[in-house]
Amino acid sequence: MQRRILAWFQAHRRALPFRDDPDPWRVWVAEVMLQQTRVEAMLPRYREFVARFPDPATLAAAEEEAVLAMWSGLGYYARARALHRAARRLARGGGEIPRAAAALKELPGVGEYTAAAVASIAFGEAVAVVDGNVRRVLARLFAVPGAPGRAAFERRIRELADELMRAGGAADPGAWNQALMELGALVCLPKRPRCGECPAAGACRARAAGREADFPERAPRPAATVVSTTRGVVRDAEEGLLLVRRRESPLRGLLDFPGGPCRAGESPRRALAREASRRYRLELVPGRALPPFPHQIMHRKITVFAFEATFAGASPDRLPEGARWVRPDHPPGIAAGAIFRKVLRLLPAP
DNA sequence: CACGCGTGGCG
DNA sequence: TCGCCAAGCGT
Repeated sequence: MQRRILAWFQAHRRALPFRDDPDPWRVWVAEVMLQQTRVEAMLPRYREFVARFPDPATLAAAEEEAVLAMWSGLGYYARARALHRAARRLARGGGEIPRAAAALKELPGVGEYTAAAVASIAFGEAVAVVDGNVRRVLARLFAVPGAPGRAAFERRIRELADELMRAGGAADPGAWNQALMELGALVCLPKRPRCGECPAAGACRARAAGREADFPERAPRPAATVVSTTRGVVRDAEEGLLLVRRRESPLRGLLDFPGGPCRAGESPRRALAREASRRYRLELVPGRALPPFPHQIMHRKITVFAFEATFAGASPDRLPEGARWVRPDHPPGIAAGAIFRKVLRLLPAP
């Protein structure tokens, strides 16, 4: 399997500038720029950067402002500051870039991944890289359970990566590491893996089980934030019509009662009056409270406080833009959100 | 182990 | 239009 992956890499690898010339400084700069950044976005900036700062000493001599200027648009500017600090530290110590991953990792901005990448690609050290691509490829090849970030998953991936480096990667550590990452970037894609083009498909346990989309598992979403929102139900005295408005984004265009979110510490009644006035030019006075109920959207736990409400003064002759009256048994074909329907069910029969 | 850090491309 | 990232690191 490893021979097939390496052969595939030789045939399909992209021609990236730091591949033609595995100069340690160029590899280092490239790996830092590639942190959380796409190759296409990084390439032009990379060429400018290494032309302007061809070695650590040149970077060390530059002002931080000039370094950041060369980085502008790439994001994660702490990377540029760390690289600058690292270059200055090297300059004071004699200027040589450490050859071992363990020593590289001591430098600012150089973590487990970058240390292994530079040591293997530039110096041929047999240390395995583990990045997002490697996690995904190995999780599928070996059907590794668990989600990235979880200790058990990370431990197992690390074991597998180390073992593969020992087994078939050590002859050319840089090539093996890049082959695995390139496979993840071009074939073993996060969403729709191109298993038909994969040199390792025959050995892939996820593929054999028809479950390549199930690996790696998705990390559990962060805990839902708890918020409150309000709605006001205004009924026309004569016909029992309900006052509604069209939503702005999100759920733009859908029907809903006037109202909106409570600010921190704000009472629902006050929030209703404020939101109805500010957002919809409806001056409302909250009356009897309907039973509060929960509603969940994605990672938000919303408590909905609905009130019967009346106009602050006389009923306006013309409703503001976006507001209108509808029958309580609103005709089918009118799109309304879930909160609207839940509030509707709380209302007593007219 | 959670979080913040930036940006551009994609469905 | 918008959520979801993509070759991580430091705190």
